[in-house]
Amino acid sequence: MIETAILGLLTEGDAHGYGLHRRLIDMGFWRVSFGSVYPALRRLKAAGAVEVSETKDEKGRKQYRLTETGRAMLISQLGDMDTVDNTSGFRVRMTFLDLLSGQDRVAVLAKRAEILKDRINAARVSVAETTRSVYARSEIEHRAASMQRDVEWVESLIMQETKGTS
Amino acid sequence: MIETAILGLLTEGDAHGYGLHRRLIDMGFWRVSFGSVYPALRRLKAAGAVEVSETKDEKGRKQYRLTETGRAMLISQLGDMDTVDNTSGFRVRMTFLDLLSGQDRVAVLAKRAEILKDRINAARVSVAETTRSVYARSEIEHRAASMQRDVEWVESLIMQETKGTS
DNA sequence: AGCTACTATATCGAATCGATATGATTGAAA
DNA sequence: TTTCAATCATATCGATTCGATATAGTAGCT
Repeated sequence: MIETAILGLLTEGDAHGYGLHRRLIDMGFWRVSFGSVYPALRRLKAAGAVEVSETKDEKGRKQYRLTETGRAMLISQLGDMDTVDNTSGFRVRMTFLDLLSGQDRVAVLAKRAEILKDRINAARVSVAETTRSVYARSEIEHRAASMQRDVEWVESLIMQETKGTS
Repeated sequence: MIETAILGLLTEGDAHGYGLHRRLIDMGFWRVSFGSVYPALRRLKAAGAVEVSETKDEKGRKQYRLTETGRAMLISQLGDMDTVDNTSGFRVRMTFLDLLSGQDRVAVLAKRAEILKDRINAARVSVAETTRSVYARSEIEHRAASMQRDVEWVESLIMQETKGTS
């Protein structure tokens, strides 16, 4: 998932490790550490998804550039249905959703809505069983309500996407 | 954080590893694996927070029991202000918030509200800078709105807690 | 009897975290 | 003008966690 995020950011231009880390933090996806960023860049390089510029920039920093292989990997990861659960991962996906075709976008969004609905149902069962405390119950109820709004948001995006199409 | 969750569940009665894993999954805190649960139980045992019953249960399973040390550790972890960020961690905290005193509860909730407000501001900056796509913008706006409702929820809990107290 | 599903404990390699080391640059106060 | 803290930048360390898998017993069905 960190790979997806890095590849996504590199579609906006070349960057170096520290800068990518800062952007990942700023975007608030999740708390990423350098211990994830640098090994991830090494893996991406080994996989041919990114290249390091021979000529370093004016400050002597390594610049990473997205390759065509890397772009193809990104598109494939953004459309992968097996990883649509995972909250942070979905945020990354949404950020770079414009790189997918309209069809794939709708498929991803629909899958997300489905997963959220399952979780809402699980929460409903959970709240019925919970006798722990008002806090425990309140937390589950609040979370269920929050996920319900997520579903509505995702479905509104699907509507926007499909209106105008046969 | 997995330690906190396990200790919390053990306040409700003795349990074995597999059962704890199942309950953690059911509660929907986050996706926990056996590779976290069993090592965590070993650490808790080494720290004296849990005991393994000498006499296994009717099915021959290891039963873990919370010790007084463990209960004290749990209370301390639930009240620790340095770990109030982290979404999953906060859910665990809310579930077992009844174990804290009224004062500590309010302190934890207030800290959470503060952290969420900071994140909302960061999201506002982020959405102003984002030109990526409608999806990227929509995601940030939706997240900010979601966190705003989280703040309102947390503040309503603080109100309930403080009303009636001088 | 055979089979599928579930219960239960546990470990493996890879990924990730949080902290830290190192050094260079920058900017502002002493 | 030096010095001192903060930030930039790359990188690694040990510990933790993940996802997958191994192993084996039990349940219930057909």
